[in-house]
Amino acid sequence: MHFKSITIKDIAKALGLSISTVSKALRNSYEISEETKKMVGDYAHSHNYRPNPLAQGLRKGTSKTIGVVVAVFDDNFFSKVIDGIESSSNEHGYSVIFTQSRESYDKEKQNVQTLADRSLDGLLISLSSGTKDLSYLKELSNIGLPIVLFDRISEEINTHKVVCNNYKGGYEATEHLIKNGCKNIAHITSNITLSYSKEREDGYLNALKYYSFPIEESNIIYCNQEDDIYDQANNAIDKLLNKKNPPDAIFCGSDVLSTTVFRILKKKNIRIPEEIAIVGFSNSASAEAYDPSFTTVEQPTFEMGQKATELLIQLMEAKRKPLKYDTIVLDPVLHVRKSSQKLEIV
Amino acid sequence: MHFKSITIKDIAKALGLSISTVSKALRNSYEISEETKKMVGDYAHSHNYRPNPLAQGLRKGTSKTIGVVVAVFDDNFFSKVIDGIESSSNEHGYSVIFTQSRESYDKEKQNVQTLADRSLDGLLISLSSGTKDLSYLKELSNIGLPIVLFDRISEEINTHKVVCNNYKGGYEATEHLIKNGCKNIAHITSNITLSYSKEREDGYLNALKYYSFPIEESNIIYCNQEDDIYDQANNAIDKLLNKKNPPDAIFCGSDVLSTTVFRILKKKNIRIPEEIAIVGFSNSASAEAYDPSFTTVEQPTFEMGQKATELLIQLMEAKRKPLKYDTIVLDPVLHVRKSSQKLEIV
DNA sequence: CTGAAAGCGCTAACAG
DNA sequence: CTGTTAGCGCTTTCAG
Repeated sequence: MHFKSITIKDIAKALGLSISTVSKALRNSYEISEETKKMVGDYAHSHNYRPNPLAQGLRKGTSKTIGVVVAVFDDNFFSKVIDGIESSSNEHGYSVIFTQSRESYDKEKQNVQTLADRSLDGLLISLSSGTKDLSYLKELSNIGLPIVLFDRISEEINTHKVVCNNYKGGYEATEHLIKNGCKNIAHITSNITLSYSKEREDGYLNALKYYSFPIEESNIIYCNQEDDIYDQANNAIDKLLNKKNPPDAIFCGSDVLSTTVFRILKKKNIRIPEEIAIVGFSNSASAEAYDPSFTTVEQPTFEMGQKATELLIQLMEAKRKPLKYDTIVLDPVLHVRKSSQKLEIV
Repeated sequence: MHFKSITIKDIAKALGLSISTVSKALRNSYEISEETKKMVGDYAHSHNYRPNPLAQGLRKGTSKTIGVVVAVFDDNFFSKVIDGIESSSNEHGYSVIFTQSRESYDKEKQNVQTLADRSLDGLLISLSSGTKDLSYLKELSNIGLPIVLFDRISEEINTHKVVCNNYKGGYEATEHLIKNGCKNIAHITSNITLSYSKEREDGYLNALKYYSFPIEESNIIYCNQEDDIYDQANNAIDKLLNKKNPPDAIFCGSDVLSTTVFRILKKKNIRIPEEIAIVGFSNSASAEAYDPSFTTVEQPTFEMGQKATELLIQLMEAKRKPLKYDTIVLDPVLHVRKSSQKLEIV
């Protein structure tokens, strides 16, 4: 059982025309008379004709489809990037197929394969935290599949990229904590394999350096996003609290980690910001509903999705490979709320 | 510029075989010698051959693709339903295309059209709150496209459906508030056009009735999900607070509304649950991080996605239309937390 | 066991 | 202005 709609052939037969005439009439070719066009158009419309995209794709060698791989849909960050992607693709007449890697390298690879199998015109991907070997992507790129990386990128693959200024976000978050009287700032972040982790950490380190704060290695803890995030965060916090000189502030380097760490601190009845101040990298809409309201570094998500899509479309519609590839860097915004305000506000 | 991989024809030429022999060898036909199969298989593998799905689809009249329309990706409820859909589809070898209607009837219609244009094998849809006229869906259903509705369903269209027991959720939420000493329970919910609104409201009404509480029409307020949800919720709360006898509890009938109402109450410095107790219909993971922790009715989202997908696959793979269509009803779970506990816990 | 040929629905030379 | 034809990559009779 399969659903079928009327074909160009049916129209031709019904109207006593040739298939190609109908095809041309439908595509509004200059070589078809207005009369015929109208006749064909009317018939097609009233019979609810829709061109078979498979046939069109097969013929034209293009599917007008973009494939997208993100880590997870259920995420404040990615969901908004997706909105940006959708908005921009629809505008340009592209359909989008979304898949999630769930931070697994295998699933990511499989997803890309599935997408490539559907013969798409281009790929938008944010690497999973489990990803190390990019050869499968490079191969696809080499045989000509246009690819744009966003958020979690890699040096290994040479193409357009869109990222947030993670360094700046990390620097500003840390500087903000310093200016609010924090003396011993810890950093909980995700796998160092993720491109942004290193950058955010660098921002954190340089802010400490600039304000002549000592740098303690034991204050930086990496969490493996592939494993249970709650356990990971919980261990990280325990480790920090059990230090001889436990931190009085934490800067969290990823969205999930931020909300998770926050939740755990509350569960442990640690007073925020009095005992521990906290700043997170997060796009959570409910950050301000938290108690206390959660100071966050917010990324320009929607814009990131749009930009990535635009670059991809540019790539797909170009006649030849571009001379050079761009990496677009978007600025994050620090939203100061209560969770980081250690000093009394008078 | 388009990306191409090697075709069956290339293999045939390279190996000095005919196209059909290669095709059969690849599909492991019994009429091909083991020797040839091995040769073809090896060549295909080493040259990274992947069948062109467009051609396969065109030929076989099937695309092994499921289209999905939800209201929004960025939603605690839908994101998990999507996980369920993905899991189940992958298991059965189907690709999935996701789109969001953003609660707009026009966008929903357009999405379905886009999806249908990609000649998919089946459609999974949760109606937008703006949807009233279902004729476009009925048409597709009539020409044979398998469709399964979930969460936001409609009587108008005769097919498999998967929903939550919304009546039960509404009843239990209300009953719980009553048992916790609330005397005047309001209900803020979404458009009455959504199938679940009516059911949750009925649960609310019947619980009041059962416990001999008076029913006040002014205690029930509908919010239009298409418009700005914050404004809508804000107006609703203002209306309730300005009553002669303002409520001492609110039962929220949808996920977005729940978290939004909660946020607004806090912003207005209304003490929860002392002044107003609140129970929401929500799948938010951070419900317990709220202050006070948020009592919620949680829906079996993942399962809903799975079930819907299974029913759809069943429909797609059936030789003929089923004799009758099922409506599967899944039970929600009430998570009692602090936001609803008006009575002192001793 | 292997091959030739038709056809899925559509587009695009090329003729007329 | 309209029609004929070939072909996109693949599967599937039907012949050999």
